[in-house]
Amino acid sequence: MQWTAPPRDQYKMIEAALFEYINQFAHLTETEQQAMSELLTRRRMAKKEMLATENRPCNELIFTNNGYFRFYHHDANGEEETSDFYFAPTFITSYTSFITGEPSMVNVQAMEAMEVLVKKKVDLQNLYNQHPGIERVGRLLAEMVAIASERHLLLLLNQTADKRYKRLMDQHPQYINTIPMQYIASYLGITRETLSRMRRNL
Amino acid sequence: MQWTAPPRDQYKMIEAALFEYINQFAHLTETEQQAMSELLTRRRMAKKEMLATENRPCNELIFTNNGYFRFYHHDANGEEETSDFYFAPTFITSYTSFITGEPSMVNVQAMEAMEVLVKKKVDLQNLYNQHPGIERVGRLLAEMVAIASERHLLLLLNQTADKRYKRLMDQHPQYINTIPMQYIASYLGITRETLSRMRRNL
DNA sequence: ACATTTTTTTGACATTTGTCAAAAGGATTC
DNA sequence: GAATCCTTTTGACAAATGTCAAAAAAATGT
Repeated sequence: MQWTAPPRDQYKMIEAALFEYINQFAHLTETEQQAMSELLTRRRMAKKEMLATENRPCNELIFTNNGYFRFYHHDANGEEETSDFYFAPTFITSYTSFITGEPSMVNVQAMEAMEVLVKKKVDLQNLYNQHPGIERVGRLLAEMVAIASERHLLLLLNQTADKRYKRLMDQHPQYINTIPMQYIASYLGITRETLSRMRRNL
Repeated sequence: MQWTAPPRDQYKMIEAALFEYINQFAHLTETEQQAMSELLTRRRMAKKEMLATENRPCNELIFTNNGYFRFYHHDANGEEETSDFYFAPTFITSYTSFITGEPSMVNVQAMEAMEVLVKKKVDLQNLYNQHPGIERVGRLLAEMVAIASERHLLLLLNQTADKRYKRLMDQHPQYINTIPMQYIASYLGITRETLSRMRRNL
């Protein structure tokens, strides 16, 4: 069956979700919403499709309202190592690369097929210059990223692997049920075999 | 010998350092500098004095022009675990707590005696509301924090302890020479004994 | 300069986690 | 639904790291 574009109202739906998301932590005027809206493009992403790739700059910021993304890189042995997950609704990009313009250190991969909104870095910079309210959203988003990183860092440092796993189960039950074990294992900093044994011993 | 306040021009010196630091990545108008200046207070910190303490909210952001800070928390066994270092010149706070208002998860400790500038959270919020240029500084600082966290996270996940240590030596030689080994060890996620043995084998 | 405290190193041993190889189990595609 | 691919589990063993106790070295306070 040939793929057909989703109806116009589905486009409006994800945009509505975007502004609802932003409204949780900031207020944008009608003008600002309009300005942001004009610079968004829609994109369909397939399962396993990349938003960012190692060693290439990433100059796109996306918003998604369903599915989730995995961050990973290749270690010294060429093995994939998962460093993070981001769940909808959320903004996603290879953050350091997007900010600095340097090549991305990580791969960012869609884990499910989904519809997303895309914003180019250059467009976002212009919006920052023209609309203080949007710059505020930028600040708040940066703060959220920083906070998430601090939490993850403390999770990794905090204690032994089995305690990290239990803690993850408590705090993010959604992880356990949707994400393949091998990815959770490397998120926890252990191998899939070790995680499997930990689960056997409850 | 009784402690005497530093002369007025030393106060001006650290303020000059602050604006020089900010100028590296943003531009503040005279008005904005003036507004920020008025809400800064000076404080002397002793070696090992705390800027933030576990389980207490931290509502101060400080700027220092010399020395460095250590971030640590207590693990399940009550042992100290070092999670980060910040070197002058830089802003420092218990970031998540400062942003969210929640109790700090970490301790933030001055590692040397130093003179700092203090800004209260409430004052900073007011500045954000009144001066878009200062809000921009806030955004850029948040981005820097997020980037530093991503780098640290990847360092931890990236490979075995000895490679992490070599990499740290390459990228931050200052760490090795100023910071006690035991703190570097827990920054790397290993015990002091393991680090000591690694160093023996070059 | 001395006494005290803190930091670093060392050894012996226990424990955790990784590695490799293979099988079992699930999911996906044609 | 058969074939294929991907994920998870298991076992045997190796390697890395932790733990505990003690000594050596360095830094600090008076």
